[in-house]
Amino acid sequence: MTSRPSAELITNTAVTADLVVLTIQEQRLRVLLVERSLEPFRGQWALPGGFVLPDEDLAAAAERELVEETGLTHPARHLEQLGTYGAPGRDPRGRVVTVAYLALLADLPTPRAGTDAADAGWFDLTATPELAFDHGDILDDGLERARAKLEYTTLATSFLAEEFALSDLRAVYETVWGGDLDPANFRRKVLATDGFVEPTGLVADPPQRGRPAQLYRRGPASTLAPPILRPEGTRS
Amino acid sequence: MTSRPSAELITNTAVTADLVVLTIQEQRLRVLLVERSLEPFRGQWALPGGFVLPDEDLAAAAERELVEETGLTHPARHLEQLGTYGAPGRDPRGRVVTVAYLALLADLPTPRAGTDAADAGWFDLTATPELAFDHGDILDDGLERARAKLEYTTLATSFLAEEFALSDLRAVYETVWGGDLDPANFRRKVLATDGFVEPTGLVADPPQRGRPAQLYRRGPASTLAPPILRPEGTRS
DNA sequence: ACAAAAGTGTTGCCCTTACACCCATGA
DNA sequence: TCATGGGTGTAAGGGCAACACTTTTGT
Repeated sequence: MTSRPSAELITNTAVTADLVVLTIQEQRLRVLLVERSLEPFRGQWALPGGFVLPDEDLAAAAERELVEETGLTHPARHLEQLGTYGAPGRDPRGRVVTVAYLALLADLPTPRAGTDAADAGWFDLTATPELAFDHGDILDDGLERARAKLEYTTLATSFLAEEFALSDLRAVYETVWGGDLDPANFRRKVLATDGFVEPTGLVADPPQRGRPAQLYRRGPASTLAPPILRPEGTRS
Repeated sequence: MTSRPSAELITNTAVTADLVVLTIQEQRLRVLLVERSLEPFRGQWALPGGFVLPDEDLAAAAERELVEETGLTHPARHLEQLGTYGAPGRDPRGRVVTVAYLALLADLPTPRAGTDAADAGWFDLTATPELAFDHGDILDDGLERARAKLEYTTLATSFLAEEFALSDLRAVYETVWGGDLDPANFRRKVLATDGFVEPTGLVADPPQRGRPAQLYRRGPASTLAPPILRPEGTRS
């Protein structure tokens, strides 16, 4: 930033914003992928994303791509910068640096869309196809970040709808980490963590069997606080 | 990444790598700043950094700038990507996206240098000048990251020389967080943390007064592990 | 002998874990 | 009334903070 004054020395580079969009469907962690309709890597699956516009902020570009690609109007439950990838050979078209973002979404009934991608869909993380560019690495980093952040933040609520039972919240942890958590201890821990959830006073619809649960909504702790319990041996 | 095929749509952007370089001198956390010798912000202090070269990886650019700016030949004790800043108006010359890196260094006797910066120097973090561009924000983020990472990694050793006493390591935490730590409990915690430090068998030079300490070196845990103790109320 | 820093022991408290138990509902 | 999941109680164990105490050095 301080050196190399002459404009000729400035490296002209394309900047893209790519997204690792995670959600939980049917007790499985899933990622949003799109099929490329153009070269390079035509026909191959990739992370959704696109070029940052000339006067657009990076986060705004990520949010825009997220809406375009998913059709979601609601703002993403959680969107954070994941990292920037700029190895010289990562895009055969030339120097392209991508700023990757991590998005966590509730499983709302808006699964797909598609502007210029041939197709789009949710993929089980245990069965993702080979990805274009270095998107495989980016996905791995995103997953690792998501798993880690559940541990010391209240982000797990980002995977849930407005109102949820504590068992829904527990299911998020169990899905992302694998393994079971003790319902009793989980409840105490969450309720003891300031700003994690707050009661709505409502009660869930009558379940198939068993006692209906109290409903909660997200608390004011956006991403702070030192909450959760993680069973031994679930640390990747 | 998937859309906007036509090359004309690609936003041409300059990419820089800027560095938040932290070290500890005289029980104070200090940051390396350079004085800009050119417009824009000529004469103002800024983070060290510069343009990423056409065929250079981002991390390589950061490392190169670090060497150029500090004259250090040793590889940085720790260098990690901090985040990417690309608000449209952040550089008056045009669209410049900067990838910021965080470096932690031991206080080796190589304080300054200067390739194309007018001057360079270490600044006490309680008394930093107004910085050029959005470098003030970047510095804040770097500081926050450094403080947080000491808590759940073994990175504190990055601030120390090859061999150090446990009291030196404790001083790092006390400096970065403020406040005192119990020497007895600190020792136990560090020694109980697998891969944090390993004994050299050597003993420190006779101090002015008091019993000389055993010397240790960094253990194999590069940045993992869940170590340290943080006194209540030191969380910014 | 004394001061000062390194290093060890010990105790009480709190948080977590594990699991027994009660509650509310549909069938 | 039984099965099922929601929710409360509680006792044992581990880890940590606090602090007393011992060791090793220079002066």
